[in-house]
Amino acid sequence: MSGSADPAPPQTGAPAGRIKKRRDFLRAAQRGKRAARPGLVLQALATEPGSLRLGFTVTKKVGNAVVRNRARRRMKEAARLALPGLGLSGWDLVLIGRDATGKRPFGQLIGDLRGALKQTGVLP
RNA sequence: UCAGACGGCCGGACGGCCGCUGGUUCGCGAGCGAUCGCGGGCUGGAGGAAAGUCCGGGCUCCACGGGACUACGGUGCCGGCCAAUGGCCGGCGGGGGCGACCCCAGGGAAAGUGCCACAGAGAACAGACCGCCGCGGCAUGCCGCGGCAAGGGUGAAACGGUGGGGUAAGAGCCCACCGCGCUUCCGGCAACGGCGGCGGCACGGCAAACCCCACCGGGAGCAAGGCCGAAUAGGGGCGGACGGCGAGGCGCGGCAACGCGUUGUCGCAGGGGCGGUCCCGCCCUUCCGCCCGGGUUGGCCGCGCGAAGCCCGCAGCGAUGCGGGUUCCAGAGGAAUGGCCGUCCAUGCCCGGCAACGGGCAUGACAGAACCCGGCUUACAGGCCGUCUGACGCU
RNA sequence: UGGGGGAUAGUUUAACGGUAAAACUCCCGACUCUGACUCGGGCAUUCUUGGUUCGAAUCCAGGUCCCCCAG
Repeated sequence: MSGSADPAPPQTGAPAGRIKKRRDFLRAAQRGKRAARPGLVLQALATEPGSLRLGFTVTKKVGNAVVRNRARRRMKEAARLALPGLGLSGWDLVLIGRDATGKRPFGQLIGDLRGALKQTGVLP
């Protein structure tokens, strides 16, 4: 990150890890704050400072394996482009795919994510 | 040209920037080290069905000691191919189509049981409703007796079909052809086919009804299985205590037979377990203390050179086999292919134009590897190639 | 991964291989001044595609969806 010519991010938050355990997904769903947008649903759970973890999930109701994979990949890409530089720390964020996740214009999908982050209080 | 049949193939192309994941290599840092972390370079990265999980194998563990019985499941014309199959190829038989060609779970109904609604006289050891014929009676159209099963009618199906002879009317009663059954001979590895002879109709249909016959099938699955790895249970070792019978071992005594002591080493008995059952066989089977060791979660291996792909040649009608050359081609683990953009391609719509064409917009089938392989089945926008059939037109 | 079961009117359930039945709901009509009750009538691609059979909701095979069990 140091030698890169990219514009330096204004604040550096914690490096994003991955939520992999079913237990963690359920905890975020039960106790986290929730925000729905046309392109995705966000569940945000405050954890100890210094950690930032992302989870992506799509239920079988959305479609077959191709559709679900595409929805998850687009959410990952949206998170990759939108999150760095925001100085996030101390959160478990779960992004849930919906029917529209696969075909919504990508700019609007990023907008959905930003809006959901504000609604859940992750961003001011 | 139109309509159609069959076989094979493709499954958008090229490029830029930012990312993901495997391999490899270089640099820096940490560590005695295996190695780990960060950064960079190079490079690989979904399918014809990756799908459904319907068959068959490889691989791994268990049972691998057999056998019998019964049960269960599957397959079902013949021959061949394959590692194997319920797959494929080639035949045979049956059915459909003018044809190319397509479809068929296609063994057994004279082993047995069962079913065949409604209609119809009668539905499976046949039977006579309307009828037909003869004789008799009389009120010429009915009745009685007898013969018949061709015609009508019912039905999905009516106990051979068509034609002729024959007869009172009829009937395989007789004859020819067809069908059916049995059979000599011939062809074929066989299924089966052909010629001839005989029989004279006896043998309805349904086994994707029960069933019979023949053949096949050990169980489980990569969450298999292995290695590294903390507590409990279980396991192993050592020590001690208890013991239904017998054998053996050890110690002591004795020349020896033997006696005494000790011992969970073996067998029997009792209890329990191992497959659906039985026989046989195998395994386990008291308590206390100490020590060793030690599930799951996590990490690593299994984990991709294979019945492999491609290109030729030979053998074969073909499935396929053999030989030569060449290539290395995904390995994740909440699970890698995404985002943005450009050019082209295909399709549709709109605008301009007589047209060639130009411009704009939209769309890009079905679908994502999870141990691997061979088949089957199912889904699929659009397109390409080849062979063949029918009809029409022209020469 | 392995195994088992199911799909019938809007709903819940029936139906030896022979006309798809019942209850409730809904719709129409009658009765009533009106409503309820009651009475009469109506409402089916038997999940789907093929096959066997004279005939299939039923038997067989392929497909779709749902449920259950074991790990």
